[in-house]
Amino acid sequence: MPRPGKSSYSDQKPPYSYISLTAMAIQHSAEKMLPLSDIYKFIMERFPYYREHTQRWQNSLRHNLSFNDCFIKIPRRPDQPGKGSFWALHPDCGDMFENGSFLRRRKRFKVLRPEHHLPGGGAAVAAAAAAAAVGRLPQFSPYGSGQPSGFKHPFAIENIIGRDYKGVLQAGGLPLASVMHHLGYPVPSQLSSVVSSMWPHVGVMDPVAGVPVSPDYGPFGVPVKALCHPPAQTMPAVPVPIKPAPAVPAASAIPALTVATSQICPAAKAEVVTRTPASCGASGSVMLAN
DNA sequence: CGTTGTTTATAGACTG
DNA sequence: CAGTCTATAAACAACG
Repeated sequence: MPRPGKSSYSDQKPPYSYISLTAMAIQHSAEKMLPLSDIYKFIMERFPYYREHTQRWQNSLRHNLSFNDCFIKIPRRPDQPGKGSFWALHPDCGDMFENGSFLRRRKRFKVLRPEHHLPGGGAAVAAAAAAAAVGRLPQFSPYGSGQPSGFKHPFAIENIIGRDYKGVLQAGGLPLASVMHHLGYPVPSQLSSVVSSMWPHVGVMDPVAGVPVSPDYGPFGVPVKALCHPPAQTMPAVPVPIKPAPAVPAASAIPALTVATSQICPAAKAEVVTRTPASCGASGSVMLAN
């Protein structure tokens, strides 16, 4: 941990891991999802340290996105041309940094294999989430209609969300919400408040110095136990306009639809992807942030 | 061709 | 001390 509160981030490495930084960027976006380039931008804007050696840290960051289960890849829709996919956070990764340290997580977040984890209690919720997500996502033309020719990833969103949902859905699971909003569905507004709760400095940070303004935060503006919270409890449900992020312009073009699962488009198909089992290391291992 | 994404490997720091 | 986590490098494929 570098010296607290001494200088700006410009002359030293911020006390955040790439995972933290990436999560920060994603959380800060209106859509709760960002393309890679925007994650870069976010980090470079806020942390001058990362305006140099871009090759190095961006490679690391990409590695983290691919390698860590806490990040999920959401393909672009056909009407959102551009390079690369969107990246969002897995619902369960919210408390990864529960100990207040953004440098090292309590545990690496890993999704569970369905066959290993079929909770009786959460099954219904998970199934609902999966169904909702699956039904909600439209087809992504690059992958064809049903026959994913060039599509190598065996995991669909039901495999991601359905693994261990733990009520995140009710509270407004972020990625699901992201996906939902991504596709033009209204998302619980308190989600946005989670951002300021998780990453308080993101909103209040001095844009120039990159230093948090509030004195309530610890070194580098990192509040202790920042991520351990029931969002709705600590945060007023401040309605945050779900405006289209610059990177996701098409989202606004989509008519808002009801979130009722009964209105799911049956033809729609989830293609949120994660990595292959092989890259999950011990893919069967149960390792959650809790 | 540059960007994006995946994968493997290695080293160092941290944790229990 | 073993296991875990992070950072970094690098090779490679796919894509726009």
